[in-house]
Amino acid sequence: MPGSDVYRQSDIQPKPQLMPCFQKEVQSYSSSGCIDEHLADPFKEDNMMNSSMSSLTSHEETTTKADDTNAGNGKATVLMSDQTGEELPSVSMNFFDASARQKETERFGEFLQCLSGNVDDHVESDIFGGTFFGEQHRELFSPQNIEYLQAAGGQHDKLGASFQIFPEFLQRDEAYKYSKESLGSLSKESVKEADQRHRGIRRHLHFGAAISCKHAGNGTYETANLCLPGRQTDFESLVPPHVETRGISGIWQARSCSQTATLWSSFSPSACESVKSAQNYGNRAVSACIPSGGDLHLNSFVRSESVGSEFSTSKKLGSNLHQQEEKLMSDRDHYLCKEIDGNPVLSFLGDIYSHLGYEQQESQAAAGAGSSSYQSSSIMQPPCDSLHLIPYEQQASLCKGTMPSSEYADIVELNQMSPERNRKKAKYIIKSEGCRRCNCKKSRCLKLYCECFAAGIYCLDTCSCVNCINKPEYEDTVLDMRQQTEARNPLAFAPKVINNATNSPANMMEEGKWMKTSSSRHKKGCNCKKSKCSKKYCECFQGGVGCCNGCRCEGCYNPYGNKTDLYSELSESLEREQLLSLATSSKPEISISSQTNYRRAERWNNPSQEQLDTLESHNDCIKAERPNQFSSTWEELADIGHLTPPSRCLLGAVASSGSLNIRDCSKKFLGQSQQESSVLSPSGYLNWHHSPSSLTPKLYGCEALPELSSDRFFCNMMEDATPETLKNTCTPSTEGVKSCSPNQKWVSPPKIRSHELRSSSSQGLRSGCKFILQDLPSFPPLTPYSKSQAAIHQNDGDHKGSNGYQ
DNA sequence: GAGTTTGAAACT
DNA sequence: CAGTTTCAAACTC
Repeated sequence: MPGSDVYRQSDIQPKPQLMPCFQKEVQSYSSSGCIDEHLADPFKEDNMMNSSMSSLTSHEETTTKADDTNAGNGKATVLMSDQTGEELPSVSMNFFDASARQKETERFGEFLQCLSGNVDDHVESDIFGGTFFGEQHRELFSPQNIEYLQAAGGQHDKLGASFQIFPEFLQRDEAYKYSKESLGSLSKESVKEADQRHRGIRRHLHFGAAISCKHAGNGTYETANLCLPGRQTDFESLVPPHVETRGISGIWQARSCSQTATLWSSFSPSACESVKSAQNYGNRAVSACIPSGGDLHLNSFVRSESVGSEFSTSKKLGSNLHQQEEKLMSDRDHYLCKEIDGNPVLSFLGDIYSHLGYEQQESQAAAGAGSSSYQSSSIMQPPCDSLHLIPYEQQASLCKGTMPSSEYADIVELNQMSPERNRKKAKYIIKSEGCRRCNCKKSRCLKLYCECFAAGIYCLDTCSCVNCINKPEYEDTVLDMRQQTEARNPLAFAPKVINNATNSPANMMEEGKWMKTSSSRHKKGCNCKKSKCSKKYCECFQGGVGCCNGCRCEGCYNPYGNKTDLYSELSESLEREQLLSLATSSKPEISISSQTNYRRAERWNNPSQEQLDTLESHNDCIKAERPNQFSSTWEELADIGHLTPPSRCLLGAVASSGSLNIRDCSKKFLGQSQQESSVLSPSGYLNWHHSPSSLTPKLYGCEALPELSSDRFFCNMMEDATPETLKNTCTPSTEGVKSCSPNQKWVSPPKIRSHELRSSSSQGLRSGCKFILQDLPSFPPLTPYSKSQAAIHQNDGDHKGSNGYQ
């Protein structure tokens, strides 16, 4: 089966993952996608990059090298590229010597402490690595370090092994310290070169994430190896080798795009702790990757796994290595749901695991609820607090509908962890809010009609679908159809409900419940005509969010919030502004949010009437725009601004523009901010780092950015970030509108070139304009398979006759 | 459980 | 891009 061999490369190996060096892996990974962007400049020989890349190399090669080394006896050796060939003292660490471990642990603790306390304000906005080290820690990448690492590579033939027991940064730290002892002064030339390499390293720090994406794009699974210390390779073992591609491919691939630490953290208290730890260690880049979306899309969910692994890595490395083994077991208990037939399974992989080839029937049946949990909670239903685990037997009863939903709404903590819990063959599966599965008759579960397909999961035997193709055995076909679907709509697999990032993940977690925020909105808006948005026909209602002006619904009575309320709010808001303006007609002291309106009004001879007109025109423009709203997929993104109710200042802007479409205004604004602050996720998907205070202050060094309500936030955005641009350009002129069209430069398709955005990311840091499109999916990378088309054709032939599938 | 309603998705 | 058709979930009886 395609992909199997690839996945095999990261087969679980209980021994420390060895890291082959010296390959010029860069090129091999730079054929496409985000990796390219990280290798855009000439420092491709970056040792660290090679190190990182090497972690992704084939297992065979790794094994071969491992065989040649002393890694097996617990002594790991730092190896770098063999560029110099000079004789240099070997760098080795005996990780299994107690005193040595203690020493290393202490040093590492200091290192981490240093990181956490001194990350400077020059943190880059790049995902992951770029933000990990502040300027003050560049010493870690000192020329000596780099030079040494470079030189040390010459020893590879003798040392013959590499280590990955510590994460990359620790390797650097170690190497640096060793280098300080081993090396004397260096020539300026070396320093200069090393500085360039430093840059390469920094880029490499992004690379970890980028690689994930890249490999996801290749449909490979090496990510499991990425940057994990040796013990962390245990994570790999959480998915048994036999998993192969049976049923997990698309989902599993998606996990690689490590963007959503939040999701990870939301699933496991320990993971939360890990996140905190990682952040405390200075990894503010983590924040950059943390969406605050309340919707659990499996793509994001799974995607976060690797992040979690890295977090856990940091966390664990911060602990005493003496206790590492125990701690690993302890931590692992957090991450593991249970063993299934002796195979440990990450709690969040339950659904994936459900598709395992062996005992598939049982697993799938068990996972039915888990999958539907994902469906119901991540797509439309209030998301499950986490993918909690319940015993298989109970799940079975759930799937049979014999258990009241209220019962499985809570975490089932049965069979509390016994000392041998990891050895027991208790069959735990993901808890679910229900076991609803699809019931497709004609779509063969290969279209978005199918909830399973839309959710990015395979159908299970618990589904009632007919002629289902959405099964692991039709993996290629499924992937192909996913590709087609994504081609039609890149957001097809995105969560339908998007949370405004105003609410930090922590804020959204309340007693383990994933809270939807008041600013959550349907990504596209509904189009209800008869249901009045008060039935589950309405996706907004179903998603538990209010309708916004992005919706084209009629007679909206969405109990979660309807457009009528929105317009009322706007009107009231404007009226308040009017009153305020009139009351302070000379030199009023008005709120910041009112200043724009006031400035506008000040120029008007008859401000009251003008503003009234403005309101009318505003409402007209909203009405007028409805039919076309969200007409294009990426326009949906552009309209995220609508997820936040337009505010007073927006009205002010509108007022200034006369007939300017409010949507265009927000687009313009977003366009501006997007240009400034968009950051590309490592996956190449766009992360809208318009995230407000929840994440940005830490990430971007924006001190004390106040927590803003959504409308206030939007208002402030209008005031603070774009006034000049917006005020000056937000005119009815076609040109102005065009310039901010989402179809123009600031809205890019998902696979945008990262460096283009990254180069301007620093500006974005200053913009303070933050929105996050939550959980942009890194859905299965949709690697084209030649077989796929043939498969689907074959399937067509197989099924057309029977069901007349179109 | 069958039939109807509904609106999203897909198609033209 | 708008109109139409298809589809499956939601709903009703």
